[in-house]
Amino acid sequence: MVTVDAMALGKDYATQECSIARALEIIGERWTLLVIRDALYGVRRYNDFLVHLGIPRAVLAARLQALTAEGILEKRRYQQSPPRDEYVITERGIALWPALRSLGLWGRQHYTEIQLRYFRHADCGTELGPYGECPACATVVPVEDVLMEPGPGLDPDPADPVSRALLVPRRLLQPLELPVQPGRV
Amino acid sequence: MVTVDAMALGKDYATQECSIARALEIIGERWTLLVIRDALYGVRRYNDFLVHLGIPRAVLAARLQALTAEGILEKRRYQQSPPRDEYVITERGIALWPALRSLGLWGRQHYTEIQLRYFRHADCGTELGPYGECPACATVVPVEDVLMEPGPGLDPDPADPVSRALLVPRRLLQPLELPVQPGRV
DNA sequence: CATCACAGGTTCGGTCACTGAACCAAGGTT
DNA sequence: AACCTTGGTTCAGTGACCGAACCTGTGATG
Repeated sequence: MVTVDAMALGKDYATQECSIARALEIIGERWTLLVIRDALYGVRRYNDFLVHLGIPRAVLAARLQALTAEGILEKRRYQQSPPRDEYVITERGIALWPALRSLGLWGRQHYTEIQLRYFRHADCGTELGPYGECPACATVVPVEDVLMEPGPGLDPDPADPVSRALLVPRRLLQPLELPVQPGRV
Repeated sequence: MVTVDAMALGKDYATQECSIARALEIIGERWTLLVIRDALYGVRRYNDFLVHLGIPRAVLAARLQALTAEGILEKRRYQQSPPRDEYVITERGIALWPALRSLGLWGRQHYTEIQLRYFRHADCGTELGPYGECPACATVVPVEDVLMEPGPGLDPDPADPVSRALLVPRRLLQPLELPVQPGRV
């Protein structure tokens, strides 16, 4: 049992008067930003986060609860029987897209040889600029209009079903619908 | 003694094919982004990082070494006798400015009531837009032309000398020159 | 009805990173 | 000689993270 207090504290940077430090208190723990990334990609279910991230179950449960408490994810019942909840990213979480985009771009430019994913403006197909803008349309592209496509650096035949589902070009935020397991009718 | 191997591994997200995950393996550990933030603010010396961050000495030493190994900071001798080194941010580290800017903006909009710092285009005084651009000049402002000013939310009389020095409006990257200790001539 | 599968957790022991305090060392100053 | 400054290292204690096992509620299967 984790108390609300222990949750609220987390790892704080008490002496820092800085909005970066405030942000890091919320999303700076291990795995947290990857959970948010997956949520932007359309992942919503506990088990999908689990297999896609390879995160320990207890840590995932703690992160989902903390992010829900912070209003970054929203827990929502999507079926009554059996009762099942999904975690949907909120406006506050979506607002982290530019930061994730910047981080990813930095990682690619400095540490990734081959392009792993393309992010395009769904309306015109143009690849996004460094700030998430469309160079052709000269506008900031809303997150739901960002089209994610696999790049040449991505494993074309990954083991887990979530990675496979993310190989199909798709818009951000679009809920991930996993194909029904083989063996079922 | 920390081996180079243990350093290189750190906490990795082995299963993730993602440039965000690659980035987080480098800069995702506790304190790391705040060290880089301070380096962008012009902090260069071990002791200045120490007092400004309130970070344990061992952790600071490990972070400085890791960031130097990653080419984000550069260790440079600034005086021969006694031998003293400073840690200067490199191009690779400066390239993290947009990501830090985005994170800070998110933190301010969602968790900070009052503005703590202003970032302006030094040439014209206009406050930067969300992507580090100058709305007036319609250009992306180079980091060295960003002017940092204290906002109303900042403690006007902080205890540590580094925070005091950062209260003066100053450009990013400009080396922090601490006033000589009182009692010296 | 008993059993199994599945989603979504909780529990637990071991390990590893972070923490704060103490200690150390090279050089300079008084 | 004693002390100060800078930049560390060492060490014991704590807390976060880890993987594996277990649990629970519900529906499906035989």
